[in-house]
Amino acid sequence: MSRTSDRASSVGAEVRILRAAIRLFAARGFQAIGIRELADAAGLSSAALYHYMGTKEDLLVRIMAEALQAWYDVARDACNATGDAAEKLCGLIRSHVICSGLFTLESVVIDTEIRALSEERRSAIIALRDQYEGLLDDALQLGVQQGVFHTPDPRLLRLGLLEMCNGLSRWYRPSGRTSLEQIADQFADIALAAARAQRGEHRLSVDDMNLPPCSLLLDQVKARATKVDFLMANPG
Amino acid sequence: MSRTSDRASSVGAEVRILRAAIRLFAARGFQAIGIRELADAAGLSSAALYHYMGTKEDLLVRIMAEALQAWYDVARDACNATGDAAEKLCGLIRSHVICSGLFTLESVVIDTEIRALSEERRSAIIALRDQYEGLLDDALQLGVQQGVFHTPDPRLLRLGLLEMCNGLSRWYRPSGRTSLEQIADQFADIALAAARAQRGEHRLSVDDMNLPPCSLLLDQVKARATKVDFLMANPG
Amino acid sequence: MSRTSDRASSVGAEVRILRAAIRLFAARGFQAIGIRELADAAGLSSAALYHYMGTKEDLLVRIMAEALQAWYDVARDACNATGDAAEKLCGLIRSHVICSGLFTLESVVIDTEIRALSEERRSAIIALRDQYEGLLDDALQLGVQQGVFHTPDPRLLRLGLLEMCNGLSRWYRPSGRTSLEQIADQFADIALAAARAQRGEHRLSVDDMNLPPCSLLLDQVKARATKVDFLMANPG
Amino acid sequence: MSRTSDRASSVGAEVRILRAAIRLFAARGFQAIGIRELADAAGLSSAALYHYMGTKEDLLVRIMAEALQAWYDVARDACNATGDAAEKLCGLIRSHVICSGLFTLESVVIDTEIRALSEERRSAIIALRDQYEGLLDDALQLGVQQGVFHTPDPRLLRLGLLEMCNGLSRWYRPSGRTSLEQIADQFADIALAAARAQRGEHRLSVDDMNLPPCSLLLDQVKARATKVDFLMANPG
DNA sequence: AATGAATGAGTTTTCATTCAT
DNA sequence: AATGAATGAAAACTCATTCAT
Repeated sequence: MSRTSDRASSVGAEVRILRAAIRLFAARGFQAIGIRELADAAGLSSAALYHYMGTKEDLLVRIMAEALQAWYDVARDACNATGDAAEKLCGLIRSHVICSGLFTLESVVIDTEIRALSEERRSAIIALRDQYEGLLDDALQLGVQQGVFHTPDPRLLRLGLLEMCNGLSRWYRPSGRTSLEQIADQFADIALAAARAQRGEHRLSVDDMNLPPCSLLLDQVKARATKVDFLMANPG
Repeated sequence: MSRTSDRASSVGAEVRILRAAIRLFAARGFQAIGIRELADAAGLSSAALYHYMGTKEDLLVRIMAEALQAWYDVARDACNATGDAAEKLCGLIRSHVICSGLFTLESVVIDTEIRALSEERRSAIIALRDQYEGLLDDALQLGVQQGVFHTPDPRLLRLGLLEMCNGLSRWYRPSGRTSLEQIADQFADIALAAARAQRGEHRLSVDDMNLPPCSLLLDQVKARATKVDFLMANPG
Repeated sequence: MSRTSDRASSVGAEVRILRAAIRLFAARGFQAIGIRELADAAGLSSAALYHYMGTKEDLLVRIMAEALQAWYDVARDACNATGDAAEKLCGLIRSHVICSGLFTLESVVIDTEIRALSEERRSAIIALRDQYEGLLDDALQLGVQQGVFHTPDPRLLRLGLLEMCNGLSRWYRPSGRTSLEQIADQFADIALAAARAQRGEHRLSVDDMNLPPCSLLLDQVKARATKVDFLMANPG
Repeated sequence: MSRTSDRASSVGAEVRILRAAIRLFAARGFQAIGIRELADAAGLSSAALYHYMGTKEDLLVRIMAEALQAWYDVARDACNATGDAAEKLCGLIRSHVICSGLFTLESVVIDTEIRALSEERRSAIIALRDQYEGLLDDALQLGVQQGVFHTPDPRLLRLGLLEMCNGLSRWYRPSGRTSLEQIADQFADIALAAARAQRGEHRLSVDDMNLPPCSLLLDQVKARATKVDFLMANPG
């Protein structure tokens, strides 16, 4: 609530740094942002930044790691909530869309700045990302085993769906016509269609699933995010 | 054929510069590449670069513009080849996949480096990109009008499909199990499913289309690419 | 005795600072040591340093001045103990070797970091050093007057001998084959030879002198050093 | 001749950089000299320095290595000129004094800035220095074998003599009373005395040696130095 | 056609030091 | 007595770019 204003020193310096970094890195890229500009945006001297963040790269790593971990937790919960592959798939797509949409900036940073990391840090972050993406892989394979998905190439499907969802952070604006919950459900439907999910002759849609309303998920993610405090740089 | 070797001065300096730039920009980002490194990779002195390319940004703009223009030409041909919306959709997805897969590096550059451009250059490139993406928009809307697509939100679908296809350049490797033609057709199928394309009760698949074989398209794109000479940095 | 362990807070903060400073300045140079590193090595916060030591330069000055003063006292005692120039010379060489060997680190700091001082502090320290070195000058001139030294250029000899002794702190290790007392006596012998000290036809050696055993001197210096408390950073 | 003036661009930029570096490093220490100051002293922009010198450390290494190599060549020639240990000793002391006196600044830099080098570079330079100092070791041991030196501990003597000679660069000024040739010969005499060099009952002095006049050596070193061009930063 | 030399403004990072607590 | 926070100035080094040759 009161978290929306950011400029001054009402919030801790560390949080201000992280928010400024996420915003600037997302907008113009890690490499393009100098620490002087970063410091200005956070309302500190450039030297003070080092008191909190260590290296510029440390800062980037922290942003990526915390977001990825938070999203993984959300996705895993969604996965564990059901044994049904179609429901797992919908849950994953939904939570990915919700996370990507609530935290567009973090998404963009993760998507585009992995290459800016040094070798070692990069592999650590990639491991986190793979762990996250692995959940989708598992769900698709399970669905094929369960005979509910009829896609010829689950791996290819996973890649396609992931990119489709990731792409959201590149175009989604909260002010748009379609609400985030609607997008989440439509993407879930697209995923089911793309996976050729059907039970008998009945083509599955998200309405067939036994899922809690999407708005509930959204509130959960928001609540969780507040704990990872700095994540709320962009209002939901 | 003889285009595979690149190092020496067997090919013109200009081509060598463009190839090196595409490769390096794609791998590590426009900002991260210094012109000295670029010059080294092209086998020239850093000063010589300016003789051929003008500014570093000029170089980036040229790479983007030439690729986008070439892909637009391909996509427009695919579109014009038929009046049927489903066939248009398949043709567009196919040609996009083919172009993205043949020219992964250019795709990555276009996808990630638009933000590196200055205001004016950026809007010019974005106009080109919108022109290209508009073709897909048109096809989807036509399909809805023709009553063959039954998607609730064509705009959202367009965004999803585009990102799915664009994502290809991030993971596709020619050495992979699935050939580019296969990917193209599977993605076309996914697109049809996602668009809920059906005629009467019959759900459309790519096999229902009256399309030339995908390999033909691939050859055409390759042939066309050779004219835009430098594009062949990466072997198909 | 119990002074050998240093890490924790068993000894006063001031002493810990001085010891850490001596060790670090000697090893890597005044300029190369940041106060944060210094604070870490002393087990304090960097801000706490200023409570005890004032400026970094203050600290350096204090180290130099206290050591130089202590060594001057030792050397003057050795000088005053006899009226014989040859014995004075031997006493000075001995005590210089003993001091340099017991306090290698302080020696190195004094030798190499004078240039790091600001104008005013530098001249004060140089005055102390000249006072100390003056004792040797006096002894040599006295010896020439007494007709016991036959060196053509006492000033040059003083310079040579001083550098020879000063150099000890650059190579001496307590673990070495030759004990510090042995080195002291051999250097005294070299000094006598270099000064061409002889009485009549008899070339003087350190054995001809009426001097207390060198080990006694070493004990005296050790005892005195304990008073200048912090000096015992390196074990004898 | 015309080499004494330095300021302007009459000499090449590279030489100007090296001269400025030697002068400044010697006067205030490697760490204390910023590249901006260095650039000013050389009459270039700080960026231009990197065009010529690579890293600041590269510059230091080059200065040290070229000087050490040149001096080693001189010393080895002096050593090879005779088979007599006493003459070798005198030759080495002489050439060391000459080199140290002609190139005081380089000497100081080598003496004091080895610790400023990174691990790898340091060991390379130390190897060069040890090679150089090894010549003196050999000569002393040879003298003991030949029964002409009667020192109890040649190793200790070597250390003492070396430091005595090295010290010269800390106090020698060409404007002083005693000429460099005179110092060289007196130090050679001191070395003989310290080594207790004698043949039968006859104590050897430098006058007993069959050596070319010292001024000849000085001219040779000067001539050789001009080839290592930049070394002539300080006039002889 | 091509380059070595040169630079001003920029980079990230560390410095010694102060001060409110 | 002791410290976390903060900073202006400076550190070494790189940048894209120009220009005389």
